[in-house]
Amino acid sequence: MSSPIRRIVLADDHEAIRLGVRSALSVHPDWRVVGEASNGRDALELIRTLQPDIAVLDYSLPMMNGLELTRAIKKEMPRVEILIFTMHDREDILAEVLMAGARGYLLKSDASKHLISAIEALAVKRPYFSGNVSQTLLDRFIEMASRDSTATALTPREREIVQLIAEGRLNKEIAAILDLSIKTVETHRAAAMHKLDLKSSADLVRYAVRNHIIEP
Amino acid sequence: MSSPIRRIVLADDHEAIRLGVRSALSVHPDWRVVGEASNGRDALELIRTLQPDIAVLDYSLPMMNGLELTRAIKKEMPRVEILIFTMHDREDILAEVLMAGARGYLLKSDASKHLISAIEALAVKRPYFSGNVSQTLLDRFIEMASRDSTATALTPREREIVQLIAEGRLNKEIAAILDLSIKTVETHRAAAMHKLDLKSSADLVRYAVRNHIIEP
DNA sequence: GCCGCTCTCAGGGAAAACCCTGATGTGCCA
DNA sequence: TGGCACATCAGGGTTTTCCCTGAGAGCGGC
Repeated sequence: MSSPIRRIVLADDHEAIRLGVRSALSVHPDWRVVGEASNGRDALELIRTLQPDIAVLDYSLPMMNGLELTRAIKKEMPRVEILIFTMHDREDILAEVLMAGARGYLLKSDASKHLISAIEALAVKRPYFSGNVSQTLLDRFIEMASRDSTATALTPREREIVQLIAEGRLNKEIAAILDLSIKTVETHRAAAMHKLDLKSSADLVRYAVRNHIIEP
Repeated sequence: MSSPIRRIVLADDHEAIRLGVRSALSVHPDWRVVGEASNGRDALELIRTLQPDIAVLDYSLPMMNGLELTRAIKKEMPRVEILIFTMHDREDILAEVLMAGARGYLLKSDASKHLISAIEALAVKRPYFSGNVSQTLLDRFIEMASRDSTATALTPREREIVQLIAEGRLNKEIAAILDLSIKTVETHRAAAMHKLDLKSSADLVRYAVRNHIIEP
């Protein structure tokens, strides 16, 4: 009983992580790590060129994060199976990436124990989740998240303004940067804070940090 | 020309990283990874027991971070050479760990290229720094950092108030919580922001997150 | 005992954020 | 073609922050 060759691309900004994954995967005779990238943009290019079976993507990639990258890959090449490899054990991220089309979610802390199982699952088009994240949770998440995704999601303009606020800009500065009236900036700010149920600008900054809109 | 055996302990909360480091070190015949820990407390215990020549420590360890761990190790066992292994390319962290007694500072992104050189350097009691961090910088940092370590450090009261601000409290609320006048709160806030050269409360929140005064 | 640091508080004014309502234009899509 | 989400802007008022100076009390070190 022989399994077909699986071609794998890795994307992670830390060499040490790629080294670890590569060495863990080397135990399997039919798996080939055919390419590595350290940022999302390169990863997309590489995947276009190599057309691998499986892509193992860090969530927090530079240039283009794992989420955006997943969307881009699934849009162009739905055949490619995606395993998100992250240190964040977070439901919001999980929901996002699953809705974007990833079929696996592996915590870095579980890597050496479950990386092999995760790749095996993806190779036969089955989902795989780290630890306590089960299939039933998956269904609930997708349902929940799609139900109120528009309710909680910021519009692009709101997101842009949230970012500038979190970077410490004044409404006046933001108005100048985006060539808007201060009143407009205030409106977007208020709308965003209301949507997200944030009570202070400090809350807003922490939200921006948590959701990788800015770096702390 | 034979070099003596070097006994090494690794501490990192990610298995994937430990795996990577271990495999990178395995190329050297005289190096033995004699122990691994995934948190600071276990690491200290392990180092007490094993008395290795070199400890490779992640900066962001659970239980006891790389900085505290370095201080503890150097206090009890100054003979143990310490390499801080981190993904943060940050001067403040560098200064802290060097003052605590670490002799090496290696970025995870440089791991596969320079890990060997770093261990070699530490084995002969020479400092090692990733990338652009040189010996001259080291001297400047230690001098600088020790010169104005009290100047940039917040007083306990200032720190307490910074925390409350970063948690999204209004001056009025803080005054109520700490049973102070609003004016006093304003004074501490202004003093802290001036000391840290922060220009907006958003900067202050990001500072608090970066320095683990609050969680994002 | 004096010096320096910390913590406390105040006045007063300028600037900014916050909060509310209301309104217009644009583009999408059922 | 009417509804709907989105983006834009305004008036007008309240609250809060920001910024400055000044000052007294306590406390530990030299």
